[in-house]
Amino acid sequence: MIDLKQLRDDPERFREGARRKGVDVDIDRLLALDEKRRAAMTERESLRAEQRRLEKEAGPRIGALMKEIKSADGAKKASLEAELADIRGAPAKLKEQVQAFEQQIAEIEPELNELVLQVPMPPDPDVPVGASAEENVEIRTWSPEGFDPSKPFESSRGFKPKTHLELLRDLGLCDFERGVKMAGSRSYVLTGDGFRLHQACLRYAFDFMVDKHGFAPMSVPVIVREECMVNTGFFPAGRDQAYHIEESRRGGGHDLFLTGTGEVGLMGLHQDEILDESKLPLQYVTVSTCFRREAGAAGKDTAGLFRIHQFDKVEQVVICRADEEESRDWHTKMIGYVEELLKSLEIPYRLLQCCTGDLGVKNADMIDIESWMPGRGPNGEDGRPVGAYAETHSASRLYDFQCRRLNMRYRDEKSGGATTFCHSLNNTVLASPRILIPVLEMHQQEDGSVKIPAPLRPYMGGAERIG
RNA sequence: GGUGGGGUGGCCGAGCGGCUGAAGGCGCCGGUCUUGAAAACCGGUAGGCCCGUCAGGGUCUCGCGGGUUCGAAUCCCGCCCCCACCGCCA
Repeated sequence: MIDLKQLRDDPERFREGARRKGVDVDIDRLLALDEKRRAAMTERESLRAEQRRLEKEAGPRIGALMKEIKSADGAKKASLEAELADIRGAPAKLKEQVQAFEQQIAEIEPELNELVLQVPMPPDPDVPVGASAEENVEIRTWSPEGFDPSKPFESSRGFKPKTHLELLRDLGLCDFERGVKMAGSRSYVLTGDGFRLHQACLRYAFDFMVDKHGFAPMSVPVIVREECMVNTGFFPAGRDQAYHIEESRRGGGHDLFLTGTGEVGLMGLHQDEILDESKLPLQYVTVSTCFRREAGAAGKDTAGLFRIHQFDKVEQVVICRADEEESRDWHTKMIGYVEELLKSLEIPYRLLQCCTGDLGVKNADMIDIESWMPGRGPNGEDGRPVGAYAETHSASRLYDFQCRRLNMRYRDEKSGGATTFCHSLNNTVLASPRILIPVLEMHQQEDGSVKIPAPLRPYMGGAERIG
C-alpha cells in the first residue's frame, strides 16, 4: 500500500508510476475522496472537542443540581429541573451533528480504501520503461564451462537433446495421465527418482540458505485468511490466481485461500508488530507447497512440468530497515545466492531487469532469473526445439509497500525512535518441479541417462545418475 | 461436535461506570553512584489520524460493530478471534 500523504504531496509521481506499470486507477477520484474525508474529519473533531468540553463542565453541575432538586420543592424544583434538562440537552445536540459527519466519513471510506489498495508502487526511476515482458532487459548471462546456449546443444555436447517430457517418460520419472485423472489438467505425479530428485533439489536449496547463508528456517501456513492475502499485497489484484475455500458457505467462520508462494506466510509472520531494530534484518527461508489457478493462461505451456497448479518452492525473504541502500544491497545479495546455487547445479542462466510493465503492483524493482532449457523454444530445422531461457526465479524489491499494508514497523533510532515501516524483499531460491526441467535437460547424457549434479547426490542416496 | 475461560500499551498483567490513555512489573532510554561495568536508586517511555512551517493543539483507539448513559476499558446486544477440557481423528 502506498502512503496517502506521499500521494497528496506528489500525485504526479503515482500517476506516472501507475501509467508505467499499465495499471488503471483513478487517482484524481482518490484525491477528491481523501480531501472530502479530511474535511469531514476536521469538522467532526472540532464538534467532538466542543462536546467533550461541555460534558466535562456539565458533569459536576449535574451532580449538584440533582442533589438540589431532591431537597427543593414547587417552583424552585421546576426551574432546577428545567436547567438540568437544558444542560443535558446541549451535548446531545452536538452528538447528533458529530454523528452526521461520522456517517459522511463512513460513506466515503469503503471506496477510498478500495482505491488506495489499487494504487501500485511506483517503479524506481532506474527501471526501464516498457509495456510487457518483451521489453525486459538482459543484464548478464552465465553458463558452465564448455556449454554455449547461443549455439545448438549438439555443438557443445555432441548429441541432440531430449526434451524434459521425453526424459521424464523414458526414465519413468513422472506420470501425467494419472495425475490428470485425479486432479485435472496441469496435474502430475512424480514417480521414483523423479520424486526423489524433486525432493533433493528442494532440500539442497533449503539447506543452502540455512547452512551457508544463515537464513532462519520457518514453516508457513499455506491456507490463510483473505486478510493475509490482502496485507501481503497479493489481493485484490491477484484474487483470481488463488484457490478459494468457501468455508463461509458451509457455515464456517470465514473463507480461506491457498497461497501461491511461501512469501505470504513469511511476510504475514510479523503483521501488526513493532519490531526491535536490533533484530533487523530478518532473513527467513521456507519451503512450501504453492497453489496457482493459472487463470488466463489457458492453452499456455500445457505440456510437461512448466506450468502446473501445485508445486513446491523454497522462498527467501528479507525484512530490513527502511533504508534504500540497505534494501538495494539485500536485493543484490539475494540474487547472488541464486546465482551461486544455479552455478553449483551447472545450469546456464540469465538475469533480466524487468521493465515497468512487468513489475506487478507491489514492486519498485524486479529481477527475473531465467534458466536455460534446451528442450524449450521454437523448433529448429530438424523439427526439434532449439532451447530457450525461461523464468525460474523472481527477485522483488518492495520498499515499504508491503510492510505498510502489513503494519510491520520498527523503532528507528536515527529518527529518535519514530515507528517506521520496514522494507521487504523476496526471491525464489528454487521452485520444483519447474527446476527439474533444466536439471534434467542440461545433465542428460548421450545414452539417455541423466547425470545428477554433485550437490544433489547426498540427497539421492549418493547416486550419480538416473537411468 | 460439546462445555467452559479469555481478547487491555513493545511484552506480562491490574482495572470492571467519572479522578483511567490506563496501576504494577519487565524491557528500552536518560541520570545518580562507580576507575569501568553490574547492582541499587531517581526520572522518562503507547499507537493511528487530522490541523500547524515550527512550537504545539485536537481527535480516535483497551478484539470489531452497534446501543444504554451527561459520562463506558468497565453495563447491554451482535460479530470475529484465541485458549482450555471432553469427544472424534491424521
